[in-house]
Amino acid sequence: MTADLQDFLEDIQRVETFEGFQSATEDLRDLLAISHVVYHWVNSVGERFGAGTYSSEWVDRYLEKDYLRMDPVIFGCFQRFTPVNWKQLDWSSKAAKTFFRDALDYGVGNQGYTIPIRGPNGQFALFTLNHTATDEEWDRLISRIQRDLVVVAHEFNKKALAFEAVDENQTTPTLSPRELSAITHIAKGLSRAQAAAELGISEHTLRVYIESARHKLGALNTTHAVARALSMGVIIV
Amino acid sequence: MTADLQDFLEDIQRVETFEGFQSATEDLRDLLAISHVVYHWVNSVGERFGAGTYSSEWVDRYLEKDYLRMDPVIFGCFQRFTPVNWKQLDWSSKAAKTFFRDALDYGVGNQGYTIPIRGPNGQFALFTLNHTATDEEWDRLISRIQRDLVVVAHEFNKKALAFEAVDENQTTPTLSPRELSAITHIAKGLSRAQAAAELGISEHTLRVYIESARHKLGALNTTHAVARALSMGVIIV
DNA sequence: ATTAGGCTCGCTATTTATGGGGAGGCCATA
DNA sequence: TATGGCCTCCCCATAAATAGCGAGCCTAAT
Repeated sequence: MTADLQDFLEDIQRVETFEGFQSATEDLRDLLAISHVVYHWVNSVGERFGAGTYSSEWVDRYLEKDYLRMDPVIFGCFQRFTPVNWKQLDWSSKAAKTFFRDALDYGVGNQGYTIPIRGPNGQFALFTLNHTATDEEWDRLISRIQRDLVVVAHEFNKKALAFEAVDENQTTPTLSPRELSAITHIAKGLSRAQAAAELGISEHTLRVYIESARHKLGALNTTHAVARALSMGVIIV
Repeated sequence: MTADLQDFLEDIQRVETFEGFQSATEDLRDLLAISHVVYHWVNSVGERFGAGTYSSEWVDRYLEKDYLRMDPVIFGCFQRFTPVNWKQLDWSSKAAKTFFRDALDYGVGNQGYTIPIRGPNGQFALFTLNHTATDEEWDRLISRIQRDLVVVAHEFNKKALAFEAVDENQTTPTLSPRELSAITHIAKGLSRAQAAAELGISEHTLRVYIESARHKLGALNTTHAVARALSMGVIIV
């Protein structure tokens, strides 16, 4: 690891406030001499946490236009495990092209490298480096610091989680074994009757499990319960 | 990063077979001069993938006794983001104590350090170092190689995912904007009527979107469609 | 320019889910 | 031993989802 990134890692571990977190993104940007460094996450209920060097105009624009739903970076990272170079993504759709052009207009660089990070309870965060450069220049930079970035990204996420520690009070509900089986079968598309047959219990009993799981998950209906259980990582279908 | 770990990283990237993956765990164990190195995951359908240096007797015992359900390492890691030193975990329950004693009898060391790794579709993997040592010796080793381990763990996971790459052929269906909005609202727990009101369309129209999305997703019912959309990463709730 | 796909609405009928209520036994932990 | 959580079953009434039919308009791509 380069000495300056090593120092940066020490620094970020001492960060105590959101302002410190924000200026850490700026420090890293300056250290790497690139256009932008951004960390953000979207949690299950659509609440956001983020810091970075994008202009507030671009952030507002992004939210206003609901770009979250068409941003290839989000989609690409959501389906992968490995960091992704923006050039590798699918920018072929019209919406993606419009989005990219708009981003450039708002001062976002043409090159990007994003590391997806996943945490407990379905947390999903993105750590992005962005710059204006040729493919060659960018690839050279990335391949040089690739590995260090994984560690840096994780340090950012660790800090972010520490700030949201209040959230950890929302402990993931503990479902009983039967509740888990029941909701898993429902999530797989079985009807109540089928799921009950599968578990060898009466449909009424199954209903009790689903209802109870639903209450524990704070869900409005069965479909919502399945959605919450999935995005909280309580069940895996 | 120490030079030998650096070399090890180069090596693991050249691994092509499961046997190579397995011997990589052995190489790392020898390199660090510790008792065990283990990588394993449980995927979406409950299939397992794993490699490591635990004795097959212990692995069989673990599965037979269903220790997965009472292992504090699993529980602890599932709810955290950061790597965990086994000493920090809650071993107070009777089941946990029995489990720990049993593990020692099967040649598992008393010290452990486990890194949780999460991937797309709820993938959850664990990368573990294990050894017999005093707390001081162990803490010294861990704090020395802590950061490198994050990178190593991610390289292991990358390889493991590459072996399972067949799965990535499942092309994700493309939902239209309205279908996406509709199913997202349903996933948030709204009833059809509420979701329709939210989108400003008739309930019937909304129904058509849900049905159409359901067919594209190959789902048996609405709940199943939401589950599939979520785990395919088509929608984010 | 034709086609394919998306968006919008309506109707009817059947099946399924939901939201309450109550009740007994079993096991572990406090 | 008492409490709380889990597992199992039953009843009833209403609300909601499913499955099939048909039809029109608009936009984008071949």
